[in-house]
Amino acid sequence: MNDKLNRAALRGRIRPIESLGPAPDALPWVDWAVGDERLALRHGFYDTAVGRLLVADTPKGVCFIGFATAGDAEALADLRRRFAGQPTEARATELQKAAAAACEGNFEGVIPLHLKGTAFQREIWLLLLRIPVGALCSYGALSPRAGAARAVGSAVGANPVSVLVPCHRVVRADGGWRGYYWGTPVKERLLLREL
DNA sequence: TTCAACCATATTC
DNA sequence: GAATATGGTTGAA
Repeated sequence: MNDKLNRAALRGRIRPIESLGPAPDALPWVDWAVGDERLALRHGFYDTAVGRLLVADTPKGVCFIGFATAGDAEALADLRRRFAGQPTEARATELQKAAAAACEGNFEGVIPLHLKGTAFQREIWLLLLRIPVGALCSYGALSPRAGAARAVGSAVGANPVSVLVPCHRVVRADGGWRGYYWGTPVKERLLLREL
């Protein structure tokens, strides 16, 4: 179906959960706390090698990275949907720039993240961070309980920082990669850069 | 290719 | 609370 990504090749790169990197000793992000919805939410658009990005951050860290594939207005609508009721302000910050650079692989260092999610979602995101560059995982392999692959898909899809938490390194058990929040072409581009 | 289960949320009574 | 709809799935028919 696609001439660039080969399904059989992708399937061959799928790694079992045991071969992932070690779990980080410290939580690599700041959990969303009660009252954080009153924090200033600043956002800006960035054109990068992986596509046009909408990046948002709070004083605590980057809280959202999304692709503006469907247009800036749509991306903003998505941001407001995730942070309903929170005032947003169009203002570029150094942190946003650093995050955008990191998405291209042009940033050395740690980007502070500020993530909002349920316990289950955070558990999955933590697993995603352990998938090394060039390796893939299937939804089923990531699920803490057998048969929870569907739920993993939902949790991965809810990931607010699309590229920094490598949600694109998860594919179907048969090697298929169709189905991606920001569109299949985006996922293809991200994977082609890494494989 | 199609279909029926499986699991965690969000939404809506 | 309970019912329902909806996913970035899976495995079998």
